[in-house]
Amino acid sequence: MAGGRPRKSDLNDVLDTVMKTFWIRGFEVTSMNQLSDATGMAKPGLYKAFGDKQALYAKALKLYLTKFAEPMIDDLLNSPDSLEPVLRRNFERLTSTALNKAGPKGCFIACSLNEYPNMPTDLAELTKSYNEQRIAAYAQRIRTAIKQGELSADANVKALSIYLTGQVLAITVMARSGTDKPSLDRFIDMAIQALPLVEA
Amino acid sequence: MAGGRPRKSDLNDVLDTVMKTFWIRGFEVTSMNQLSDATGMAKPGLYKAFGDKQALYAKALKLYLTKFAEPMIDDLLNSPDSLEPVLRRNFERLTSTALNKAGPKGCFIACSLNEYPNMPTDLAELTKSYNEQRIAAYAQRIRTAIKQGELSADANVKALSIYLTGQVLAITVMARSGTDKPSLDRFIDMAIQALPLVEA
DNA sequence: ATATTATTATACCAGTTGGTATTTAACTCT
DNA sequence: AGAGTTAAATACCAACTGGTATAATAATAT
Repeated sequence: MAGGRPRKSDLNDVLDTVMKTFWIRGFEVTSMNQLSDATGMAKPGLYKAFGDKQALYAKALKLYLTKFAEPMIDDLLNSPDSLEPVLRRNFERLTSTALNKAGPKGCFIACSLNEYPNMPTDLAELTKSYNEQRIAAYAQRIRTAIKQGELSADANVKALSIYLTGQVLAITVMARSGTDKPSLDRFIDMAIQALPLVEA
Repeated sequence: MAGGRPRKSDLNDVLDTVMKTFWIRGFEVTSMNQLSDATGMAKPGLYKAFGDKQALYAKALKLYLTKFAEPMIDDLLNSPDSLEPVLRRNFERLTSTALNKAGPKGCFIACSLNEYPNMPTDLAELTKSYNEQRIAAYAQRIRTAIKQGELSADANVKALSIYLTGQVLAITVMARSGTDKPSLDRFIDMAIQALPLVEA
């Protein structure tokens, strides 16, 4: 049937670059021209392939979800390790990004949540729903931990899950604003100490 | 000698409105035209009175410091109450803003820190230094608490002060993104539980 | 070869950005 | 009543914003 001029660049690579750019800079302050420069794909191509800026951002956020957030949630829910090391690993994935000098830092969903009041409502709600997915995942892991006797039986599941998500937000802001790795590590220690862990 | 046409609006009021606008929206996404509309002061007047956008933001941030941050620090350091109620009051000042539907939410310094990678270096460093002032204040209060036996003697002052500041960042992001007040209250409970408080 | 299809590159649109020059209005002092 | 001083209002600047129309290019199918 067809043919057509071949693509200059792989759309997956393009979206990956878009994701990183939005992740570093944010929705409003990243211009389509910057994305065009960063990806090497001319603006009309971006619009044709992904839709308008809002749709492009939604696709970038979705890519983050599948590429970063879901693997973290998967480890959280399915690792055989006990709660404490699982959470520590979870948080350390975020703090390790603090070392990538020029790259994106912390959690993209958290970065996006920071823009909540400035974003188109659709994107704000999308971001919030992704964040609530994470809260739900923490809640589920906490329930398991209670059943397995790792957490005290009267632990408040909802409060704990919001608490842990809050720590993700805090780590993200700190990492983005140049807090050094040792400080972040100590922060994780403190954050985990708050849990009503049952001594083994 | 002089005289001149009288000011239409009080500069303190203008700067107060500027502060709130930047606090709600942020540095990059707030335009000088918006500030002009919000304050009722024409753009050239803003430039004449406060300098360029960057200088205006610095003055707005400074106003937040004197009007909100320093009173909180003052209460933190000088209140006769013990550590736990002082900290609770400290955090609750932030969560109470979550109810102001249209107004600014959380801590302006925390909001500003979110923009760290997108800001002119000067403003980013200024914001960071204000945040470090808060860390130092927490550290001082923690040292006092240790001396007075409210906190266990082997508490890590630096880790705790960064931890508490992190909670401010978390509360700010959550309040800005529409987390309801009860959830924020439970978050505060959890955050305070993490402290190695000595039972009375 | 030619028609078809799809992607590229260039140029462009109206609206907005941070910032300013210019004119006009409102006050005080002599 | 001026003269001097300060602020206000309007209009403007080049650069950039999100988004698009147009034309050139590179492949395939007949």
